[in-house]
Amino acid sequence: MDPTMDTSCITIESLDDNTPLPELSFEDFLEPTQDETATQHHMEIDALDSDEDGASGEEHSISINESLNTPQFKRSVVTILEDKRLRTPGPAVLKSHAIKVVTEGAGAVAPVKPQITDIKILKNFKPVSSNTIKIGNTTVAPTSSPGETAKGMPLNSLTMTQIKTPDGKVLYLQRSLSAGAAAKQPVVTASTPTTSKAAVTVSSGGAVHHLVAPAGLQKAILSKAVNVGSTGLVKAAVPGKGGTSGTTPVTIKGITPLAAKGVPSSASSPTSTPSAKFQVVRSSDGKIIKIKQASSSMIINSKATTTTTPGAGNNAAASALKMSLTAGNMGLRKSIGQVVIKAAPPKQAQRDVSNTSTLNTTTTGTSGSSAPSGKMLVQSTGKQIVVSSKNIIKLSPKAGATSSITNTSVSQGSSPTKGIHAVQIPGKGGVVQYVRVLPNTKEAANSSSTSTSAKTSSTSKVTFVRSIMPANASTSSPTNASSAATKSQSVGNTNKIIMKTTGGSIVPLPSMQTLVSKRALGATNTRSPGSNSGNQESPRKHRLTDLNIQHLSAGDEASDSSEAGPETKKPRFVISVAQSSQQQPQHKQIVTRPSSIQRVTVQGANSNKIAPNSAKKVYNLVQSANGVKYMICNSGVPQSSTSAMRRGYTGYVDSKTRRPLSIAPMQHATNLQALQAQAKQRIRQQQLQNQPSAVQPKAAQATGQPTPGNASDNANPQSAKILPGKQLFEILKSPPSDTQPAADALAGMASRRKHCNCSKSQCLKLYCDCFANGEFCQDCTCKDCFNNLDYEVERERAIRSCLERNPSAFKPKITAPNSGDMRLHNKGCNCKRSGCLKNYCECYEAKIPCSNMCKCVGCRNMEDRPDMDMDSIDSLADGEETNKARDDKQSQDDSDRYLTDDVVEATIMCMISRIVMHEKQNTSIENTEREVMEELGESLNQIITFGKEKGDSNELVDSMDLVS
DNA sequence: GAGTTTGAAACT
DNA sequence: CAGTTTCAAACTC
Repeated sequence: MDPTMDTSCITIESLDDNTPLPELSFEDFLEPTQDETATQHHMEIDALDSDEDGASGEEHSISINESLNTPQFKRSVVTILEDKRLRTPGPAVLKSHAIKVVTEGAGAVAPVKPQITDIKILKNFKPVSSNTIKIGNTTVAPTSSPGETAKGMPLNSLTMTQIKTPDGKVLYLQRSLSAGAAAKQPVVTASTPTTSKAAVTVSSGGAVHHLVAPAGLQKAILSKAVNVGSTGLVKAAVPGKGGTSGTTPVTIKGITPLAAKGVPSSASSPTSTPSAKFQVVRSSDGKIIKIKQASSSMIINSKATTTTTPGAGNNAAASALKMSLTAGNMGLRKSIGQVVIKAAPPKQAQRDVSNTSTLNTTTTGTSGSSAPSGKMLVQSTGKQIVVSSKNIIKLSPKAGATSSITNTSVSQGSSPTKGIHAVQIPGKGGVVQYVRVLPNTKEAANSSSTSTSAKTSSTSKVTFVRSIMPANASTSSPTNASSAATKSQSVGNTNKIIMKTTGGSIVPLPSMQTLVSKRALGATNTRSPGSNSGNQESPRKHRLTDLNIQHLSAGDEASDSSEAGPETKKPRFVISVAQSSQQQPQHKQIVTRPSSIQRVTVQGANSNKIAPNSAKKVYNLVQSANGVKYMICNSGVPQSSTSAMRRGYTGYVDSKTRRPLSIAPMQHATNLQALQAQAKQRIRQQQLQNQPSAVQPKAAQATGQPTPGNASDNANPQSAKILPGKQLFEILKSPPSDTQPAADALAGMASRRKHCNCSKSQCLKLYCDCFANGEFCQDCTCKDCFNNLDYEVERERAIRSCLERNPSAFKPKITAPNSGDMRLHNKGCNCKRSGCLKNYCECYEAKIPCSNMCKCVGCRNMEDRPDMDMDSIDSLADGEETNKARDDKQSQDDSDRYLTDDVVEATIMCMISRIVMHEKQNTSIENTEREVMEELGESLNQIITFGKEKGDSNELVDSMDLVS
């Protein structure tokens, strides 16, 4: 509805998602034909300045402003590569104000071979208010700008502003008329009010580039590329960082590339003007950044003007893509490779119906090509991630206010054309997430409900997955809500990429085993339901963007495969996302995972309402082409508190039973009981129900239907027919309260519990828990940390070194030889003085009894007392002298203790692990289901066995019955 | 928070 | 492989 929305958003998309991008042909562009490169000049183009009409490509006086917005960028020249795609007749998608810049003049620039550079996304992105457009050194004032009009020349009935570059090239700025546009903030002073969008076209030598910058745009920064000011500014900026490094970023603010048909004129009519695509950007240093838009669009931050209600799809539509980043900028950093953004066929988009409509329109324009290889660009709060199609990225939006969700939906709707969906979460940062999904033909939109998107989907490739918050969305607008609800889950359908909100942690998984192997019965859920982890992850050292960037560079083309590194190297990407504040616990969104990806989402449902923190946890297991596996989880988990995962216990978390460490024990205890009870119920229900039917269909959830009762949701019989796989999936996930523990547990597995404090190892030795667990340090207090993406090389080297010393260095230390066996420390401990009753002992810490593998002296960590808490143990240690075989005493009071929520959680985790594995293997649903049940049976056997040993079997038996 | 203890990891 | 050193977490005060 609100046009404003549109304005706020900035997106750059290639109109044609489908059409394979001609790889950046930016040749023409700015190539620094040396002239330009040399330029440190700023060109200011004001209407006034430009005396001559550009039609012919006349030169205009150029004023140099270095000072203009980006002094630092002086050198960088902004070049706009030609968009070869322009020709694509696609209907102009962009409704938002667009600015087209047409460069004329020496059109014949020797085509330069574009270098591919990575794109880096900068965090801070401030919307630029100024109307002026700055390109590189050149600043262009909008013709419309009062008083300056003189230079504007009409092209194709469009008013053009001429800009003359120092080298004598003439640039024309043309405003296209966009119907909708009256952006809140007219971009460059749009001369014609009518056009909401000011389009600037730059054509050189007949090549036309269209950039659309909606007013009020925010900046997108492409390192080494071009910066476009939201207000129509295009500037080339040189990043402060690497001065020479060539990372001079160019930022483009608020520019949306239009897929132009080649002719600038097209801009005038939105429809006529195909959205220009931004294919290549060249930085002053002559590097070219390629953005493959084939289908994908680039989005450059948009501010979240979420205000629009989902209902108003129209407006949203108008603004093609809206990125609402409240504050954040998007920076594209290029590590090495190109950044390619592909759009995947849109399937989902459903979130906002209204949006969908818009989407459709846009998509239609873009429709056409299906991007074969997709790479995705994901943006979230200022962070962008590029992912090769192979990779999966999951964003779980932080639970933000529900409203945000709605907004997000809207944004998506608008953007759909581009295949990129933006989701904005009102929450703190007004995080916006963009997701583009490659078309995954295989999975049709699972989202049944999402039908709305269907149209678009055909063409659109981008899928936006919104995790978590489904419920909230509804809140914003009822209408939407329904759709949203359905959609939210649906989103997942074919998308390969899942995005999460910021705050994720990335964890490379050394191997699947990590997940699978870890069956920590004892896994504890550190968090109390009430307290979710929160969000705090944001502070993490590594940002998704960074991660993304690297991927891009490495993988851009083929795969993200990073170089060689050992497995570990590839892994990279576990992203844990913080929970969205708003999200509703209930929703479990599952996104259809690409074959390669497996994902489990768990949502803590308990507090159904808005627990701001209610975290939803999503766990994705991703396998790279190399076979490297990554686990991605949104960590809702409060890592900080969680108990220690000691080194070597990758993924295995058990903290609780032994010690309720950090977490407030009190709450924890209560919660545990409740959770336990819920878990039991769940199990019963599941069993009772036909498994197939019994399981709640995630689909349903996916569809967005929130389970009625959060807490209760155990079985939603509603859709009886869910794929078995899904059922299991959901079951595991969905149980609101129940799941939480599981989620926590998972989170614990996935996310590390503690933050290291390494000072001398640079976090590149196994001393470092983070490193040992295959994680990057985040939010740690370590010194001189190299365990991050900034030191990927060193890190890889260290990993290799560790693997050389011990090929199993990154494998879980604690595993169960057989599914039904007790977990054991593979290597055994070597304690001498602690009696294996302190956390110094790895066995003890993992809550497993010492085994014959251990070489400990004076061991007191007997099997019979795994449950004991430290206090008990300590007391025993004082007085006891038992030896490993001891037995004993249990009162029936303890009967429950064996089937604690931890145990339940662990069981669930194990089941989930099975699912994940099978998904990864593309195992049939039936098999998966069977495996899962087997897992359950095994777990129960263990529990029972243990209980029997203790003499307490009653409860266990009951549970068994249930299970059976 | 500083200092001590502990045992795994790393090194010889 | 054994012994020693290094390291960071666990623990104590």
